[in-house]
Amino acid sequence: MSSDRTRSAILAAAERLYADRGFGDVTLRDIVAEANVNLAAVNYHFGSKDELIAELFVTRSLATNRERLNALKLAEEQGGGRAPIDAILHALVGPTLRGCLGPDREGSTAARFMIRASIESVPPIRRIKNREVDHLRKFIAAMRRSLPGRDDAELYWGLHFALAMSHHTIREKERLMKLSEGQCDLNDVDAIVDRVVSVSVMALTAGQTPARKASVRPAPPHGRLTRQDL
Amino acid sequence: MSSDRTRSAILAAAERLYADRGFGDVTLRDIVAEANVNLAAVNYHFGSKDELIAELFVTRSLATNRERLNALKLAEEQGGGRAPIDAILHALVGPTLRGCLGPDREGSTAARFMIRASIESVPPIRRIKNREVDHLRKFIAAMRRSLPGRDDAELYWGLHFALAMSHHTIREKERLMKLSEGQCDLNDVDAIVDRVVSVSVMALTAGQTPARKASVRPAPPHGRLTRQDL
DNA sequence: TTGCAATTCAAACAGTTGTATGAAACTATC
DNA sequence: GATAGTTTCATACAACTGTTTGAATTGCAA
Repeated sequence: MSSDRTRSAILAAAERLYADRGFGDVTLRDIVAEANVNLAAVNYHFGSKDELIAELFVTRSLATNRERLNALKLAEEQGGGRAPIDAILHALVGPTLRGCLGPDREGSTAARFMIRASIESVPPIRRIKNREVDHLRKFIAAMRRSLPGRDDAELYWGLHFALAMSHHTIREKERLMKLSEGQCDLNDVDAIVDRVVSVSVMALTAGQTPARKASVRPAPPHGRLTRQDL
Repeated sequence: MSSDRTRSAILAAAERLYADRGFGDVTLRDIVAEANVNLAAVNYHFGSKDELIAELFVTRSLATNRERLNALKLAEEQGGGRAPIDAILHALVGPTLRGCLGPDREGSTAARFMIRASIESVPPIRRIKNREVDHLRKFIAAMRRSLPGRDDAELYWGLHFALAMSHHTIREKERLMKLSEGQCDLNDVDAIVDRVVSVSVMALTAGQTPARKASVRPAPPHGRLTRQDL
């Protein structure tokens, strides 16, 4: 069908333009010009501008969520149903950070689009993000299995802070580079992931006795950086 | 002058409407209707819509920055020119968190406006935020004095994460409450500040030997919560 | 009171936006 | 090759936006 060509041309052009210039000042006319299609094609294929944006965002975030859950599942299988806390946090923040940062991703339209979506927060995207709670609950459940002694509130705060650090790093990437005058290496994504995870683990395990801590979080797997390695 | 009455009526109405409904769907006509003034008054008194928004935001964030610097100065004076790291972080995140969260602030227009400004990120506000770097450098300098052994990059990351946690808590307050089903107490602002500070301190002092750690951060002042207290 | 400046006002302007329309072009099936 | 269904197209629409204009009004000083 020729219809698919138009549809995907619109999607590609829209993602590119939104990534470059933000949602605020990209109009449907900009998009159809970039895609070399007719203005009416957007409403024909997507119904409305908001539904176009929603489709773009859903596609990308479904991919991230899938990646997250796969990593979580793998970690739990390896741990016999009880994944180490740092592996859980890795599964949570790794895909997002790897998707949005890193030198090779500099030219990636998808990555820059997701950064925009994280910064600007336009209505159709906000609506989708609000449904993300169920997804996060799966990580809370895994954390509960991993740290059975902790209060639930502590787990929520730990997950909250992990997301805070990763999202804020994506969102304020430029400012951190400017502030630190290049001393913070924003290209070494693995190091950033490890850093976020290790701080989150500290937040989650603070106040536990070392003995208990050791029993709950037996050993750092996959050679990930932990507090002792810093 | 009657001109001041109009000016401040516009400011008050704008802040209220932006706080309630966001920048996205509040027009100048909404504002002048709420303020009971003529449409042209906005451009007469402020020049443009963006300058109105900028004035609102500058006023509020200048107040926060003043509060921050006062707290920092006080902490450094008390420490003889070298403030304890947790006092520095308190000075950094305390004013923002106290300004935007808390039960008594629920009805505060200013607080809700600043939350909006944190969530939506509209051009005039973004421009102002980008000039905030100089302000943050003062905190980096204080942190360098407080933790003379640490790499600068570590200090930048620590400050970055502290801001990440406080801003994300403000921004995602509702979602955290929904996710945790009320188990995270978003009304106890002091506890939140302490929590953010203590995690930031852990991030900044991780990897240091306990001996060194103790010498650098001698004692928890003002009865603030530290890691051991959690 | 007179005069002058500052302020307010109703009205219009100029531009942009997302969406709808109905005819035209295309595609595939019979 | 006629037909039915899908897709494209140029164009118009209707609404809304921030801003400007020029006259009316107000407040204050001389």
